[in-house]
Amino acid sequence: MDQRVKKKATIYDLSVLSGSSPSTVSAVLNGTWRKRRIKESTAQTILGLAERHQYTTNLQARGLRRSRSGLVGLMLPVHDNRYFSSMAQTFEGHVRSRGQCPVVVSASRDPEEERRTAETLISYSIDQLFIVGATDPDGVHEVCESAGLKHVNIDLPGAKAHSVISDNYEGARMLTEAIIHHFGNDDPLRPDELYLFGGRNDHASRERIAAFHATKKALLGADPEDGVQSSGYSPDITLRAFEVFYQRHGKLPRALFINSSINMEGLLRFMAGRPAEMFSELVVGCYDYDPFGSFLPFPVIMVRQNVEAMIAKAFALIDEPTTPPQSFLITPELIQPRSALKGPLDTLKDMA
Amino acid sequence: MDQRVKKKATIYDLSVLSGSSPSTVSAVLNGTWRKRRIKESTAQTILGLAERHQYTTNLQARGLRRSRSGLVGLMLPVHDNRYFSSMAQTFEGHVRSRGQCPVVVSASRDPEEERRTAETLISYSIDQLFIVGATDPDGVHEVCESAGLKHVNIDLPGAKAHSVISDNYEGARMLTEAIIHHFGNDDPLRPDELYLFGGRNDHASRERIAAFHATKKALLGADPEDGVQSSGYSPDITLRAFEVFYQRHGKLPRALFINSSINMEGLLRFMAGRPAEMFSELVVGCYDYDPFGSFLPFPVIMVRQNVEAMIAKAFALIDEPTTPPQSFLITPELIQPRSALKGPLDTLKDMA
DNA sequence: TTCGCTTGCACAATCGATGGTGCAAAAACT
DNA sequence: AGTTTTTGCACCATCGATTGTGCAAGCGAA
Repeated sequence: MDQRVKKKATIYDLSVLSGSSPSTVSAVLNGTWRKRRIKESTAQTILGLAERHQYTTNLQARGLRRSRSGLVGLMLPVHDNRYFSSMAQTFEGHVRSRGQCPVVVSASRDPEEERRTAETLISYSIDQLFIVGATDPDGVHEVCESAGLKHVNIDLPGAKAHSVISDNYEGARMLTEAIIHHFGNDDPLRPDELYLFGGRNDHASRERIAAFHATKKALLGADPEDGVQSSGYSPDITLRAFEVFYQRHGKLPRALFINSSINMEGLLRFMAGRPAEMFSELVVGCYDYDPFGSFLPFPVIMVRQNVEAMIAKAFALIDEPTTPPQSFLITPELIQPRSALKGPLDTLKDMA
Repeated sequence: MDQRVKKKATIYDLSVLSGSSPSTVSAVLNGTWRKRRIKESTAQTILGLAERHQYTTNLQARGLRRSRSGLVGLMLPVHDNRYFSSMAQTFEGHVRSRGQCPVVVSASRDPEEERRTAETLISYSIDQLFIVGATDPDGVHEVCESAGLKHVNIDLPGAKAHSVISDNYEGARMLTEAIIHHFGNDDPLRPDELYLFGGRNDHASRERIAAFHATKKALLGADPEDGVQSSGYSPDITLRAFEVFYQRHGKLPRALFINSSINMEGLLRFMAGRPAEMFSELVVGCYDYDPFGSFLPFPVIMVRQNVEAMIAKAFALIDEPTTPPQSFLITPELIQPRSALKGPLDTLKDMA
């Protein structure tokens, strides 16, 4: 009657109340009761009691017995970023629609942490793991593999499991081209006026840098050696790279290829405190899309990865039989300056 | 020997291998072995075996037995937003440092979904729940309460559990004041030139709107009735609000108070496709901080909620004995235009 | 009446870890 | 040597749900 302080009801409680055995109660509550030839009326009685006593399944117990949990994991490098958080948002929608429970965690781009995180999730018997932007996908793979856990790589490819990745080469090619074409013919960009900032030694960066070099060479005829300033995935390191560059050259390049929105924040930090006019002639290409970034006071051409397509493909792959691991390229989209695109939030209902 | 295909080792396996009983193995592995007076050498043997066989605790089994799981929940309205995703990032840090596992989920600002989500998490015996920006905090409270789950509200207050909220009144007062003061004395703002867009009928919006009205009246002497355009938490509804306004008045107001970065995206959508000059005189105050938003081509004064302080306070509160529920105000910070602040990501290590 | 089939459900083992309790063997003490 | 104390560990019930199996009652047919 009064469930104010009471502990949660179990199938045993309902068993006593209904006069049926625990196994019958269990069958009724998990929907397998027809298969077990339970009488309709018995089922109704039990369902009624369950309702009245606010029964909810103890999912840890179920998980223990079934050795899976209904949890689906998403491992991100970080949360605090439009790209990854929109992954999380999209992922959640997919998982929910399958009646499972999403678990989103971040692993800070640290191989050790990635491994540990995967292990923790495995200890909870998660059913599947989506690995986004892992620094060491194959390390995580080992962990998953030896636990028999299905997993997919997203954004950075692993050698040992299916991967869904953005077509970084093509994206960077389009972006570099767009930057160069943004300058008219009367005052065309020179090879030494376009620099790339950000990135480190991961697959995505390498592809992008390769495309950057190739496209520069193709369109501008030359490509000086020092055109790339690796600065990891850290705003502050990128900031320092800009400061160093500025000190050396007395100015910024006319055009920048910036490897990600995180590096772009490094540019913002450089801008802070310096006069806006210093940046009025700047043209930037950024390999990431952020709606606010798109409206900065100078032209920012962005690349939007197709998050929806990537997640959808990842879900399609993870259920597939284990064919040899393959990489699937998803072509990103070039976004012109001053574009405000819809995101996963737009599917949510809201009132005025 | 070969653990390629093998199922995970359990304490029973180690029990056989070591010649000790399962309970001894358990005690050794969970660290209670000194209390149970297990010989040092026995412990070492077992730990060695555990290492060799890559033993990891089945946390579902442990959770079932202990009726808690080591999971700590964070329920967000949405992921895809700097404010909430930086909450997630900060929250993760705290939970990790306590040796527990963070579970971040979103509930789409839907009371029904919020309730269901809480129930699901409870079914996994999570240890604590942090409820951020819930539409119906008290509904979620009921659910938690009847399961004996510790919980705290963040960002939107509930009547029945402790709450940590931003001081919305003070924040909006500061912001409104800053907007007004941004205009010099030679061409001061008139009362009918400052509008508020966004927000709906929740505690935060009400406070902000109240402060907006009061501050306008105090500083500008008057405050026309129609100065507030509620448009929920949706970019598109906000966009429509701007379109309607523009159609009616033939222009935008000189100054805007925008209720959140999500509404700000509505402004971006309005800007897209219209000439940049249309916005060159605009002054905007936005109740949220986004680094890119801070560098738009017009002055954007922002309010940064003190996420770190809020989360820290929430953790402090959740462990406390159940005193009568209280609300704790955390004062937000006014951010001048063109500021690129550090965030939770800056604590992560990264290389160059 | 008897055999055989269906219906409807109960029984009991199991998933893996935990922790209270009990009890031999070793050590310490008289 | 006999008694008490300490050490070191095993035993077993338990957490809540799942699921393979078994079996009695009911029913129809022969």
